[in-house]
Amino acid sequence: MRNFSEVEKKWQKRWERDHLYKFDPNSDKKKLYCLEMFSYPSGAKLHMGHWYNYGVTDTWARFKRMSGYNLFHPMGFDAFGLPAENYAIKTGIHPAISTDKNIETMEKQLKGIGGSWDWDYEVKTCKEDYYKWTQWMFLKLYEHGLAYKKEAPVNFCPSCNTVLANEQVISGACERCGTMVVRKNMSQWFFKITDYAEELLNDLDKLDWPERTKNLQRNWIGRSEGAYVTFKVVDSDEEFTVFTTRCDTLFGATYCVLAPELPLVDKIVTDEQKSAVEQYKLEASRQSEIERTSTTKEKTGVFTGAYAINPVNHKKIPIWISDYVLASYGTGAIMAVPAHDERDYAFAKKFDLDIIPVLEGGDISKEAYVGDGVHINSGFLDGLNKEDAINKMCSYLEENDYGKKTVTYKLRDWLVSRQRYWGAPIPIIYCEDCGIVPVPEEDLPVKLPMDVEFTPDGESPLKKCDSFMHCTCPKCGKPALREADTLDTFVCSSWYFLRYPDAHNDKAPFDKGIINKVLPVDKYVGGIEHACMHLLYARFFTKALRDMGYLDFDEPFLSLVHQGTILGPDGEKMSKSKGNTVAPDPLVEEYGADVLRGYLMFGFNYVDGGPWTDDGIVAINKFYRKVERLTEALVESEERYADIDKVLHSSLKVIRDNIEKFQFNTSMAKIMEYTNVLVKYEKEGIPRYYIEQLLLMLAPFAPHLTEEFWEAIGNEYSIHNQDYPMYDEKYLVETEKEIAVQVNGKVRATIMISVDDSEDMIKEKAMQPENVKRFVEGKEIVKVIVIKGKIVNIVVK
RNA sequence: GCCUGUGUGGCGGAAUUGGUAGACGCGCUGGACUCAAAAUCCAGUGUUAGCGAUAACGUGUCGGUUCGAGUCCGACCACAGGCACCA
Repeated sequence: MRNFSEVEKKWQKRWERDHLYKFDPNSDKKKLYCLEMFSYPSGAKLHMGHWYNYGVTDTWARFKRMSGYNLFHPMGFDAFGLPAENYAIKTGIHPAISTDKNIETMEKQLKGIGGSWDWDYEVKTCKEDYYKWTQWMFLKLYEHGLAYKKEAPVNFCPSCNTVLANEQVISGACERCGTMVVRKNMSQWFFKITDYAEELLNDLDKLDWPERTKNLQRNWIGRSEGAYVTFKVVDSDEEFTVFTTRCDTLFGATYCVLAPELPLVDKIVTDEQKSAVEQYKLEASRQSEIERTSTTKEKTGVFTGAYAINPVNHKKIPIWISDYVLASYGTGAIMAVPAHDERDYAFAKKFDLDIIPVLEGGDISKEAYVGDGVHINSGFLDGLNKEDAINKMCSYLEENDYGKKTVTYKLRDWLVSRQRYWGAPIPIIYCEDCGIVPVPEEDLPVKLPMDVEFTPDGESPLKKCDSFMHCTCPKCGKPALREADTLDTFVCSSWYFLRYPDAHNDKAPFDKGIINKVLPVDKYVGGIEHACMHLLYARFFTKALRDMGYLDFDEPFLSLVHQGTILGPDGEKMSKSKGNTVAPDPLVEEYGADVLRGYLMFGFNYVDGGPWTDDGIVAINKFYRKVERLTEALVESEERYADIDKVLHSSLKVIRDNIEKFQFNTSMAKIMEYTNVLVKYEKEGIPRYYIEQLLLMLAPFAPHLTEEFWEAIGNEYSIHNQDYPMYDEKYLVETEKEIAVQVNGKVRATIMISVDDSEDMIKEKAMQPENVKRFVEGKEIVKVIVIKGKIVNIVVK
């Protein structure tokens, strides 16, 4: 019995020395880009989640490699980010130093998994040779009008001391630390992802992604079809536009509501209402986002004193302000149709505003009627259904210049400024005379200075670093100041998959020819938590770069898989505070990396995950010991056994199909079935061929051990350069088969049938078993259903 | 409130997409080997009844379609995740 753990170290060294998994960009084989989401080099070691992601995906990659693909399988580190900086604040250790150290540790651990990564393409986002090109990306987006700076109310995390993108705010709290975010007006850099909203939404249909994930993105993009309707303010030159999805209900619009922070409010408010409006605006601004958007909150609002003209019936309707209208969505103004909208209804009831039904149905004296119905009280729309009414109203609005059809999105532009140190500096210079000046490309990278103070006070440490801040304007040569903020780390990870194939290019972020050949990523595997962040940003980057002419494909990740979560033995999410974590390292030491990987594949449905059990890993250890034993039962014999052949080939078919679908548990089950057949011949000796087939089919699952056994039975290095075994159809055709006989849908017996049995013959056979006779006797046979090769059902009365 | 998932033995999980529910593994029971134990091997193992052949019941609940439903349809329950005054 070998020590698995030691065997593995031996082969890891050998593979590294020989560059066994070297990617050949000039190979004639079909390329396959398999990518796991790269990881953040935190101080903690690799956890079970990393193993589950990287170990299991590697088996898929190895299978494809043995199936004749030219595998591109790189690995790297998402190395900028807050934790390293927070660590520096606590310990004084510079992020550059702690990050390097962590990367070194993680590299060692990753190599301990025994993955088929080609480390020559490794990428570390915190290194100058990478972030130089991240800055280049910023410049290109700026050049093409996709990066802009604006003063806006932004989400600020008081604990992380930085602003956050919308996507990083999870129900009002910071995605990272859980602190409630506050609204702040700040001048910040944005990427215009909204320009791509429509394409980002539509192209989802083309992708082989989990439906769940596509839905999350669809939801996040939040497309809404409707119309703009413009209302004139009475006795004023002012007008305002509302967005509505139901312009057909315009005859029922009895008042309008503006978001309190809308500038228009100040222009139209009457003298009598001024103080009430000011008071309300103040109260609204004091509320947190959470309080304000609480659905249970009672409606509040104030009349502005001003009136608008309903463009369809020219009625004078009051203009109110209320915090239930959001400045950030649509136009920040709505027309209220209280008869058919619950919120408007509640508001109208509270403030005693008119409620006019324009759809038939419901009882509006009790509640808003939100169902469908034929139009009433609606002039030229009367009698029409919803669809026709919307179309007619849209035409009417457009003809009379009162409004037009439109589409809005919930998606906001991506805020990329961060008031932190450990990130890529934004390559912008502020000059008193020239204003915003982008750093010239040839001056990149804007280097992150090493000598800074890490004091968390809401301002970028860079701002206090004089040597960094002071520069000369590239345009006029006068003294100028640098942008002190750094880029959101999601910017770094939005293009790393493009850098991998050309990782050492120092003339450009990547060569167009090279990445057009290697990209898109064929299989991308990682957590679902990135659905509306990384996965959306990366798609945006790809499309933007395509439009700028730097690449020729539309989507970065053709096929996506999310691994599930490995929970603690108690069924709860693993966490240090709960004390239910299971560390991979001691298990690797005790059982070996292949055994751990094997359990992760066999014990769970990959996309579900589930609770860890120690017994499970013991089972895989037992199984691999059995394989080890069987290799010792090898005999040099040309003999073939029909029962082994049958299981071998039928198993291979299932194994191949299932690995393809990331169903590693059932694949392994089939390998076990094959192994169980071999065990029957252990005593008399197992012909070489059968042992070789076992090792080959197992090679992607247990790369080290199969390599060891492959050598031990006298074969040439390396098993991983062999072809994955193929099944032979001829063993799959069954001449005889056992099928079930049902009487009235209940199984009563089984019979053996032969492939050339006629239907009549099968019917006859089905009547033979005693137990079938018992249930048929004395009854009338209504019909007999024969499904060839599957089942016979005798229906009696 | 809305959207998306999930629900199968003591446990992890299978089920060719409408055709023998519970593959494979863990655990458990009995046996072989052993002075004994571990390891290994063999047999059994959904529940209930029966010595047994076998029968009844059984995939969250209730109903439906069908010769036949874990799978399809309708209503509901529970759990998980996402969105949430989005006009």
